[in-house]
This record gives sequence, structure tokens and C-alpha cells, in this order.
Amino acid sequence: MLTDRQLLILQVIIDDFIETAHPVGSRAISKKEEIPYSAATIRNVMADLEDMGYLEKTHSSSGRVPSEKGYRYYVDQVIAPTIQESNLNVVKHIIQDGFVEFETLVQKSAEILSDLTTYTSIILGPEIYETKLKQLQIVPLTQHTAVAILITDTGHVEHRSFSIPDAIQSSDLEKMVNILNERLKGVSLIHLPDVLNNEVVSLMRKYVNDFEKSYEYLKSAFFDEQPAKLYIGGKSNMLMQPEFKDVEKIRSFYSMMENEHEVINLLKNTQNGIKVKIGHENNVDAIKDFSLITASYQLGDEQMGTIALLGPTRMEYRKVITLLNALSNEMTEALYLWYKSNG
Amino acid sequence: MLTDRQLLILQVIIDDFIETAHPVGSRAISKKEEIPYSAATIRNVMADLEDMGYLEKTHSSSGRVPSEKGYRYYVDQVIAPTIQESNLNVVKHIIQDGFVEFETLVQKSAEILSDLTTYTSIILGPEIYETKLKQLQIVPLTQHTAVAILITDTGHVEHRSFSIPDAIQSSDLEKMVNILNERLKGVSLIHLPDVLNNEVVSLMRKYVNDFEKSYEYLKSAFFDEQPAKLYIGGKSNMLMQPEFKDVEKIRSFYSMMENEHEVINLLKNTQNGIKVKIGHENNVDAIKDFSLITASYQLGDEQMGTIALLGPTRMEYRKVITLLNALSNEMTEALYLWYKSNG
DNA sequence: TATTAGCACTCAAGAGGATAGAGTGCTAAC
DNA sequence: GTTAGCACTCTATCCTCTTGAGTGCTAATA
Repeated sequence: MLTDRQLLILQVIIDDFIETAHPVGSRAISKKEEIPYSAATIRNVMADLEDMGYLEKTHSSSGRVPSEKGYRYYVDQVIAPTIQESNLNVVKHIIQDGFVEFETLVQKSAEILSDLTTYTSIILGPEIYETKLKQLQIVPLTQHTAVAILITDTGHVEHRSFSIPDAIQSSDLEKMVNILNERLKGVSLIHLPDVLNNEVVSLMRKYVNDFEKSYEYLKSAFFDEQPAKLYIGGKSNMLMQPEFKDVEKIRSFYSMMENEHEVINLLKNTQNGIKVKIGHENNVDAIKDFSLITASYQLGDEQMGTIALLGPTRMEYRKVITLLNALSNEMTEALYLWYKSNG
Repeated sequence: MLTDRQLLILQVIIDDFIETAHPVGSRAISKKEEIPYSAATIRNVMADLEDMGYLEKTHSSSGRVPSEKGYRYYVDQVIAPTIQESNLNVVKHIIQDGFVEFETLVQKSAEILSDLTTYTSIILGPEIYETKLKQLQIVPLTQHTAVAILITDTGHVEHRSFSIPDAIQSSDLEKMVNILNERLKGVSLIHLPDVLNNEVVSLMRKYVNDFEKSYEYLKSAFFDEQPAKLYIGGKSNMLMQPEFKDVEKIRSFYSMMENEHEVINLLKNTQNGIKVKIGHENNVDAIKDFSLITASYQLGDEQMGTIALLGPTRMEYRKVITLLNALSNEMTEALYLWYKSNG
């Protein structure tokens, strides 16, 4: 447990370092208004804080720099208790421009977020599994091609083009779609494969000629994989950070960000609420010098998606956490209102 | 006009520099098998080539580096005449995996392209204006929201969500869509606004209550702006290039690439065929050290889209031009077959 | 006359050394 | 418990020196 004085000094050091990115020396601290101690006293306290692992030196006679443990303490003990529930009015603003589909809303919020923070924002789009099927359609283009369109009750639209083998009659396809629409309307996407296999298959086998083949085609068009929607904003913001002087660091950062799969993994398994992962806590080597702050938005108990900000460990935690907190509240609220109005 | 010897030496210098990224000295050249001259002779030739503007020095006693004029000559006189029509079989490969919409095809080709070259690929998606409307649909989601879906004969799907003001009856919307479908089917997207204003408006005014408002909504949903589809692949490839040691360069490159608008402008106004723009020829300061090679694919005389590769001026022109040429031929061919089979 | 060998010269890049400045730790005094 | 003072440490920067790759020019050669 830290004494009041130790805490004060830790705080001042971290604030200073976050602002300047330079190691902080005892003399600079003692000059600050809120600090009534001399440089020598500060030095003693700093030595203690270093022993406890909250501070580090870059070399034996340098000023101090916060360690990951230091940031952790700062975030948990200093920042977290003081976060005020606030409202950003970002979402409201976007919605006022007219109805938008939820995905667009998320994307725009993300852009705003990265502009506001000069860090990189990452958004894992609303998990569409929980949304329900509104309508399924097949529009023939030519004799051998067609496009299948799937519309959810949130206004999300998925579409796939596919070709129709000679063996399949277009009337068969039509019949099939009719059956599908009748049976699947209102079913949530995550249950779609189940319902499909249990209830619909037998029905279709009865009415549709050469059913197996048609079914295979439809199935592969829609139900095989639902790619997660990933938005990344402000990647070049990162280049403004002074810690990015090293080309090698830039390289590893960017090639990681180009790999969708890896980024998605980073955001997965986040629980509700705000989560701060500092440096090595991310367990990913490419971002061992970064902190990732994630927030999720949800409907009821169901998590819908994740918003995150990625920046150097020397991040403006207070600002970022406040922002993300406000935004995730707004998103959750917007989602709730949405579903309520959907009855 | 260059003598044979001058041309030979210019060629060797450019090839060498493209490979190593180091200024090329006279001694190194004279050691090459295909060069029967001594270093001193080479020096005289090099001095002449420099006087003519084909070569440059980085400092007064450095080796020579190709100038933009040098690259220009190299591309126009050395490379261009030797390009062989070839086929990459990329497109065929993708199409064999099943019917895909044209946009997907373009995107996949782009990925392959950037992997193959270690440069950055940029693709301006098929201009959808020339394609024809297949079907227009409005699917109501709730009492106050709906999603409008537009399907083209190429299998391209656009969708917009919008809210329905109280004043508008859903039966009116339905009527409207029926009229639109009847009248607009088969109209090419680029003529849509005209036909809409000239033929359809009067008809609708007759049948639809409170038409003006509904119309405004539909119009804003679809016909205001068609965002060009832009794909960029292998941005981090650029970081592998040795010329990218300077963080400032990286910064200006990446912030330019994040600005869709600017990138689109770069590719616009490309004519048919392969076009090579070297360094300052691009008229964009951020890529004054880059070359941009563009190829378009078309249907008949109508240009459909543009494929481009962006790399350092020290680019493997032969390889890139051959690749792009092959790919654009393939795309054009695929497009032709496509439309033919559409009757 | 065209080519080549030879030599003086130039410049960038890297190594080594000196210096200034910001910082520390420790000790003794308050 | 706090602070002043001092010796010490390390980095960053600047300067100088050296090396090596390269050039241009001139005189000799084929």
C-alpha cells in the first residue's frame, strides 16, 4: 500500500511522462506547485517507488519512467474511482441525421473516437448472430447466376452471388426461398443453422425437386461463415507518437494491423465494461509497448460488439477511459431504444 | 538519341539500382560480364548520360542514380517494346471457385497482386454506373424504419437504411417501389436520375399520395452519391523498401493513403491501357518518390475500373507492367464473357 | 581517334574522444 | 523527517579523424 505522499508523486510522474514522453527528474517535480518537498526528498520517494516496482529508469542516472505495474496502479487506483458517468452525445448526433443501420453508427463513432484521441480505434462490429432474420431473397441475374440477399431486423444486409448449376430449376429455387422465408422469418441468425436442419430440411425435401443440390448452394452462400466486421480508424495517428521513431516498431505494428484475424483475436473475449490491458498484458509481442482499452456495448446481457482504442502505454488513460465509457453507455442505450421500438 | 553503348550502360545502371537501391559506380559496372569497357570509359559515358539528364549523383563523388527522365526512357524505350502479352490465370482461378460478383473478383486479384510484387496495390472498383438496374426493393423493418435495396445485373448490391416519417404511408412506399421497378428495370445506373426525373416523377405524382416527401427520401437513399469502391492491399509492403528509413516519409505516405478521396483522385482520369507515372509526374507531393502504374479494364469502349500498383520510383517496372498488363487483359476478357452470357 | 591507366580529389559514413547537462545516491547538517 | 551539497554517472551532441568508394582529368596506349 502506498502512502499519500508516494501516491501523489507517482501520480505527478505519470502525468508528466504521459504529457512529455521524457523521463521525469526529481528537480522538475519539486518545482511543481502541488509539491512542497525538495528534490532530495523526492529522490528518496522515487527510490522507494522504484524498489516497489512502480517506476523504472532507462539508465542508471536517468529520470524515472512509469513501469507497467505503475500504470496498472495508476489506472486502477487513481483513474478508475474518479471516472464520471458522462454522455458524449456522439451517437445522438449521428442518429439525428436520419436513421442509420447500426453498423454505420459504430463506424462513424469510431472515426470520431480516433480523431478525438490521436490514437488508433478498433471496432468489432455488432455481432449479428443475435439479430433476427427479416427476409431472405433470391434475385436471378441470368440463367446461371443469382444473388441471394439476407435482411435482418436491424437493417443489416448480407448478400452473396452464386451460380446455378444446370440441374437446378429456377422454379425450385423459388419454392425453396418461399419455404425458407415462411419458416425462418424472425429466427435469430445464430439459431438459423439449427432450425434449418431440424425443421426446414424435411419440408423442402418433400416439395423441391433435386433438393439436395439447391440446398448445398444456398447453405454455402450464407450459413457457412459470417465474417466479423472490423473497422480500424486513425492508424496513421500512431506515427505522431514520439515512441514511433523506430521504423522496426512501425513495421511490426502495421503488419499486425493488416492481419484482420490477429486484430479480431485481440478484441475477443472482452467482458462487459471497460477493460484496460497494458503492454505485455496483451500477450501479443507486436503490441508489447501498447495499451489497449476496450469497451463493449450490449443488449440486455448479450454482448453486441467491442470498441477499443490502441495507443502507446504512455497513453492519456483518463481521457480515453472517460470517452470509451461514455460511448459504450450511449451505444447500449441506443441499442435498447432501438429494440424497444421494434416491439 | 542514345548510342547503343549509352543505352546499354543506362540499362545496366537502372537494373542494378533497382536491385540494390545503392548508387552504382563505374568500377562495379565494368566488372559485369556483358560490359567489355574499362571503368574509365564507363565514367565518360556516365558523365554524358548525366549531362543529358538520364542520371544523377547523390553527391559530388557518389555513384550514379537514375533520374526520373532516366526511368521514363527506360520504361518507354526499353521495357514497353518488349512486353509480351501473357496470361496470369488469376481470374480464371478465382472464377473456378464458383460464381463471384465482379467486385469480389477485383478485390482478390488485388491481394494477389500486392503479394506478388511487395508493393502496394490500389483498386478502384468497377464503376457501377454502366451496369443496369435489376431490381429495387424496400423492406420495412419497423413502423418507422426500412431498408432499401438496389440490385444490378452484375450482382452488385447496394443498400441504405432510412427512417420513414409519420406523414408517409407504407402503402405509398409500396406503390412507389412498384412503379420504380416497372419503369427503371434495365436502365443503366448512370441514366437513372434522368429517367427518374423525366418519366417517373409525373407518373408517381398521379398515383402516390404525398409523393414529394416519399420521393425525397428514396432519392437521398440511393441517387445522391455513389461511393467509389476502393481497395488497398499490402500497405505495409512499403515499409520493406529501403527508401522508407525516414519516419517522415512513412507518415506522409500513410496519411495520404488514409484519405480515400485523395487516392481516388490519383487513379482517376486514367485512360485505357497501361500508364506509368514516375515521381513528380503524379503531381502529388506525398508520392513524389513513388511510381504509380495503372491499368484499366473495360467492357467494349467503356472503362469499368482501374487497377494500380504503387511503389518506389526504384520499382521493378518490367515485372509490374507485365503483371498488370496480363491482369487487365484477363479482367476485360472476363467482363466480356460475362456480358455475352447475359445476352 | 577511341580507350584505358593512373592519380589527385571529394564526400559520406563511421569511429573515437571531449564536453555539457540532466539526473542520481549518499552524507551531513538542519 | 527533511534538505543542501557534492561526487558521480550516463546520454547526447559536437568535433575530428580515417577509411573507402567514387569521380574527373590527363597522359599514355592501341
